[in-house]
Amino acid sequence: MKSVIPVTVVDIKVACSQCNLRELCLPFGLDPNEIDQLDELVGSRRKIKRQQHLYRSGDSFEAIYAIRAGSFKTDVILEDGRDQVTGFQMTGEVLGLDGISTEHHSCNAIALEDSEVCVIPFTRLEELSREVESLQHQFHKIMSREIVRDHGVMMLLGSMRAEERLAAFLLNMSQRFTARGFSPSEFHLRMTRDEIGSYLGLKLETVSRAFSRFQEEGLVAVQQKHIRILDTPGLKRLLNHHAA
Amino acid sequence: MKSVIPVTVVDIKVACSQCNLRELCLPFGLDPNEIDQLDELVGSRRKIKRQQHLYRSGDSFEAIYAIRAGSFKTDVILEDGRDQVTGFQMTGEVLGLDGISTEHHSCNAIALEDSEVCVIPFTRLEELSREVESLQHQFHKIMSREIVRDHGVMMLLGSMRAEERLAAFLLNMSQRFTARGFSPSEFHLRMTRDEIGSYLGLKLETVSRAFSRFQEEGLVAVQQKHIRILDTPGLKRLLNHHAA
DNA sequence: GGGGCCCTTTGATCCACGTCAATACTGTTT
DNA sequence: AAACAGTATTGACGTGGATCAAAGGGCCCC
Repeated sequence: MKSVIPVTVVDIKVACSQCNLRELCLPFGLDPNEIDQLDELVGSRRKIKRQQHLYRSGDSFEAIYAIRAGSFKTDVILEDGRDQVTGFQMTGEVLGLDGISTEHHSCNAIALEDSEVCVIPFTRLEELSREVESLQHQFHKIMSREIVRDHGVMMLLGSMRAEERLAAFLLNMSQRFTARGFSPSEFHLRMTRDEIGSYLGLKLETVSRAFSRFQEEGLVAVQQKHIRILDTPGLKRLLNHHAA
Repeated sequence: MKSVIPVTVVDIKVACSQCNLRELCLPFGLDPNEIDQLDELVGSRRKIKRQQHLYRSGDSFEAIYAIRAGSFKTDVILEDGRDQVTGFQMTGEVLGLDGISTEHHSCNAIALEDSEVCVIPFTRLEELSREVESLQHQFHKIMSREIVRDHGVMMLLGSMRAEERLAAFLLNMSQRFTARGFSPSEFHLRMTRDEIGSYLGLKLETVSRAFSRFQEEGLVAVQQKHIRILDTPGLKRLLNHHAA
């Protein structure tokens, strides 16, 4: 079927100024004129199919990526094959910051579903952020946020028990879905039990058992990847009321 | 006793340009003129006694800190009292990046020995890094390095066994001492077994036992906090030759 | 719309590390 | 030089989560 509306590449391109994710992403805090400058910088968009790599560990670092649609995981792989999921990323979040330090990426970024990213050439971002103070500051905040987030994961991996880890994970997902205008209590996980387990430092069986236990206790309703949180305070209690 | 040599504050102040840590720290990659500009920005130095806080979680964020002498740990504390050491920092490394994201620090920084830091007011650092490209880039690299380092710790906490974790820790310490001109094979740890354990997600007894085991196997000679690495390849083998 | 494969769940057993406890060492204070 | 407090080592025992195993379910691709 032919489209009656002529569509050009320019039409398809969604500018930062029009993007409904701008409050979560790099444009946050910029005025309209500054956003236009950022728009010029965002060279292209790239579609990544489910299970495909956005970049691989070792790839030379050229750009960072803002997620426009879909979601990703990042992981690190050891020589002996063991791997560790280091994070799950949703729309509006930025990928690739790991590459700045050595000019090469140090982890893999893999799409959990068909996704689309905005490619932000890093040299040009540094140029522009030398001119636009608010962009510079927002970029620094985004990097810092990643550091803080990682500390939270270290806390989780280093001193929490299995059910606490999963509760923290679910509450974190809920909060991030909420920030994107979705339901805080009902969502669809894009990752497998194995990937959740790798992220949380647990085996997939342990993740599955913890889900079942939460279900028995009436905290959540689980149906495969579909999650309904029934008792948010109950989950929060799991986190804090653990005598040291 | 009176000093015969007149000493002014200016004399005491050690400029970045004179600092033997500049290759590890913020000045890396700057030309002499740029280093002078950075020097002006580094307002003051601060001495922190052993066990004292450089900053606490919740403190408002004003500056980042470069370690001139001594060493620190950072930790995160949960409401129920559990805490997690998120890192150990040595001379030339930068502390406080966690505070950028919310304008408040999100962890505690505590001196492991009597130490001294250079205070770098953050607003002024952002100003100068808008003018000095090489400073901007070095700062971004430092933040990115922290992210990469954290991913390494997540790998360690999420998928390594106790002895692998300790081996990785010792090799990391060795490498960092080497970068500072100290012996790669013989050094003094500033932190307790409990702090190492917290960092590695292990109990202090497990850390102690792993040390003893390494000693039995001739990998290291341990005498309390004094460590002599006898078989570096052996320690490395512990890390990689673990069938998944 | 059917077939195959991956994902998930659940059970039984095992083991690495945690817990509890006692003792020894070390550096610091008086 | 003695006393102390914090730190470290070592042993005995318990347990949370890993491992091994098997069956069921759902989703994706053809």
